[in-house]
Amino acid sequence: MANTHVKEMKALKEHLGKHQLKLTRQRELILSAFLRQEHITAEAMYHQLAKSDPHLGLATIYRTLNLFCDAGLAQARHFGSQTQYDNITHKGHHDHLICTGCQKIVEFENEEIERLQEEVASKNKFTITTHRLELYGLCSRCRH
Amino acid sequence: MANTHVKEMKALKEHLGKHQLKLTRQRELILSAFLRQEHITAEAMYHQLAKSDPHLGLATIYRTLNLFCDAGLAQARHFGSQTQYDNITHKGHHDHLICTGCQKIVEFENEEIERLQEEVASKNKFTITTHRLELYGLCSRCRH
DNA sequence: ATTGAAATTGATAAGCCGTATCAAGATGAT
DNA sequence: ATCATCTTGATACGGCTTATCAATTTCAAT
Repeated sequence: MANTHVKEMKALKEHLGKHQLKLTRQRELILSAFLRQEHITAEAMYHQLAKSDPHLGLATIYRTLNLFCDAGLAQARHFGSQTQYDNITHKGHHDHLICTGCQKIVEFENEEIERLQEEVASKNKFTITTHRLELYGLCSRCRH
Repeated sequence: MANTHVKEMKALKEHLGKHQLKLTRQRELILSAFLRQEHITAEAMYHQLAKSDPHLGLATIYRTLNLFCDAGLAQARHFGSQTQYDNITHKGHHDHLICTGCQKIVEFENEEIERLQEEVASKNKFTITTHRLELYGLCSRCRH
């Protein structure tokens, strides 16, 4: 593992220590791969890691990603029929504008909306860890 | 079926007509039940309707709720291990604040956010038909 | 009203995703 | 280095949703 992601490694070790869990080669490997992504599914990571480590089991990936959730490094989010594990240490969230005609996806960010989301959350005494905003519609070409 | 929900019935018939689909007793029944809810799972509707119609199959409910999604009356949302079908005709769209600790869902509406969404869309020359906004986090109880 | 092609239904098998199980192996406190 | 404990990998299992298919229903054309 590169000496980037030192902070996250430290956070993981702290969690492991607190819960009498052990640091394994697999956990290091999966953490390293996970931190390079903004979000990933267990299956996708399985295939990705299979190249360098063909014997890494899918169950181990699921277990480890769930461990990262417990450790506060990841957050599970259900999307389609699968679970996306979001890297919550990753900055720069973006939202999506999706054309239901041609499936084109435009990414955008809007600070004002983010601010209002925080406002809604605090009004309800929630602490937001992540969010998802998707606007569905037709792009100019598909409207005609 | 009561003569409330006439508009939605009309929208469904229009969709059916366009796609060479047929209006059945089951579809009417399920539409009627669906429109009384803000959101519901297929399983929940199955049990609810079993009382008045014990032979209505679960597969039919899934198929019909997916049909409603195609017809623009419903929107599927994956939550936990199940799919929630949201009634998007229900007194305006509402968004969700979801506690990842206890699974509690708080619904909210925010005109200002909706307005900003329109703004983002028009900036990208999109016409929005629907949207989805989910804020994930911890409620006050689960934060501790 | 009857007919008949096409769609729909209900029952259930199958599929997919994620978790549980468990023997074999790895870890780390002593 | 030892050894209790945790972890892994392979796979069985379970929950949710979709696919399959024979029987039934719908609806447009008689």
